[in-house]
Order: sequence, then C-alpha cells, then structure tokens
Amino acid sequence: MKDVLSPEHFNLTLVNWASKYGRHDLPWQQHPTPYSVHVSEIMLQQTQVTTVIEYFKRWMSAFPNLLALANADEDEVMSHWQGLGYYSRARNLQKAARYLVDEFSGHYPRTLKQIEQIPGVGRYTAGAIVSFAYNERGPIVDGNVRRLFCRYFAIEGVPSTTEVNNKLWQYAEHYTLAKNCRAYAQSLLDMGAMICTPKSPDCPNCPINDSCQAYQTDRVAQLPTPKPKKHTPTKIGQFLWIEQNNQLYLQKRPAPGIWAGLWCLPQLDTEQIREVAPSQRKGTFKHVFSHYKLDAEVLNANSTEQLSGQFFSPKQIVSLGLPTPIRKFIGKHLANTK
DNA sequence: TAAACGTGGAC
DNA sequence: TGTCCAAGTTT
Repeated sequence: MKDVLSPEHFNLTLVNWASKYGRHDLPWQQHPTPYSVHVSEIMLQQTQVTTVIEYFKRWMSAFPNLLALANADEDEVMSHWQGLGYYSRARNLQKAARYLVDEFSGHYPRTLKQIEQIPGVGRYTAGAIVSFAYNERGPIVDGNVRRLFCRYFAIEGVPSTTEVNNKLWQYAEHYTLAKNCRAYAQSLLDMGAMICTPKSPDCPNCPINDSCQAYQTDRVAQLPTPKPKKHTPTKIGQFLWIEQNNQLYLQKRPAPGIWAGLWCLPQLDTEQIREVAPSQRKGTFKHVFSHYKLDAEVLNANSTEQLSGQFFSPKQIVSLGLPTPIRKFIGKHLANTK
C-alpha cells in the first residue's frame, strides 16, 4: 500500500487540483478582508454555503465594516440574522465588533492567539481568518477537514472525542505549511465539499486517492466513525396571542436560551403550562430543533399584566428579528405581516 | 465531557 | 417522512 504524501507534496497536489476544480466565485472570496472573512466564517458555521450567500450580501450592505456593526442597534443586527439559526453567533459577532473597536482601535490583530480571543471565534475560525484574510499560516479543522483526514489517514474513532480531535489537529498542524496558505485552506474545504463528501464520495476523481489510506483498504464508507445518535425529546410549548387594534404583543427572548435576542409571542414557562379549552386556542404549530421537537399551541389572551413586552404594528413586525416558526404563524394569522 | 444552540438542503 | 448533517463555539 502506498504511504501518505509528505506535507509538501500534499499541499501542492491539493492546491493544483483546486486551481482547476475548486470554487472561486463565492461572494466572500472576491475581496477578502479580515472583517468580511470573519462575517462569512461565522455565518458558515453549521450552515450550508447556499443558505449563507444571500445573508452575507445583505449583512455586508447593512454593516459594511467593523464600526458600522459596533454602532448598530441590536434589533437591527438580529433582524439581519433571522432565519439563519444559532443566534448567539449574531450577538457574538456584534460583541466581537465592539471588542475590536475598544481593544484594538477597530483593527484586527494578526496572530492566531489574539484572534482566538475574539468572542465567538474558536480554533477553526481563527485559523480560517488568518488563512483567508492574511494568506498566512492558519491550520483549520472543520467538518470537511475532519472527513478528509479521517479517510486519508484512516483515523478510527468518533471524531468529537478528545483523543481523535487532538489527532486531527496534530495532522492539521503538521500538514499546514507557510506557503499557499489561502489556496491550501480553500482546497481542503473544496475537497471536502466536492470530492470527499459524506455520502457517495467521488473517489475516482480524487487527486490523492492512490495514497488515501481508507480508499486503499476499502474503508471510505466506514470513515469517519459515525457518532452514536441519541433520542430527541418532544417538548410542549404554550404561547400567548394578545392582539389590540391590529397590534400584536411581543417579548424579547432572554439570553441564554433558545431564540435569545429575538422577538416572540409570550411563552408560558413550564410551571404555567395548563390545559385549555379548544375555544381559547388561536392555533398550533410544530417545530424541529437540533436537540428536541416542539409541539406548540397559541392561546388567545387579553391582559398583558405581569408581562414585559410591547405591542407592534404589522409594519414594525416585518422588520423585527423573529424565530422562523413564530414568523410563519404570525404571517398566517395577522394581516400584512407576510 | 456533553449538552445547548436553528434551520433547511439532500436523499 | 425520517435521517443526516452543514466552513463550530460556548458553557
């Protein structure tokens, strides 16, 4: 069996492959700055490229630079993130902008260690910013690299365990050179997205298949080792529909917690949940999260006593940041909010 | 270490 | 319809 390539040979082979077959037209690849790379990398966390593209364009128009984001209203920020999910990313992005303005005069630091101190920026994102914005050496391990390396080096074990994760970062450190930095990082992502895919990888067209340890031993389909899946519980939710003069009562969701920072129908906490007659019911909806399912009903109510929210007109609601299922429900039940 | 944290695309 | 899982980070 052929051994794995040296870091030098590996780098050159992938960069050469990506120059022909890689992605070069993504919006964030056109004029990369530390800020635009930062924004795109946060948006791309656990989110598909096709989903991010329009959000990225709108965000860069609304908040073209660090200062604009630092000075923006939080509701304005959240409304531009609505529908993208994992909303702490948006709040951390603004926190990061304020941190960089306050501590670094609005200029990004240059070193990996400093960049990793930015709120919401972990080891992967720090490496990506250094690679893509500065074209300097910044090792990365994301889902693409994890899959590619687990197969190429035939790494057994669940990747999220400390042992395997450490091994992956060791390979990343060893195989990331101080040359072709931007092109090499991008080639890893492109390989993971276009060749070394989760299902039906395109091994015949892989530029390094003859030295891939999994391919040589027919274990591509078994690597990376799948994570044992766990049962997702179903939670019951009750929300209040309080409408006066065609205005709707909404509350801002607290952090931490689901939908933090978004505006939502008031939700009864677990102790307040009660049986209700069908006549009180405005409607129901179901929603699936990554870690549980939500069965919800929306109850008609009149009083806003004890509640800390405010009324909004349909026109105001349209430009607010709302959770996706709540926005859908409101759109169905309140005029002029679609 | 494991759970929390959203949503939608792909099959 | 259900399942996987996508350029992860925080607590």
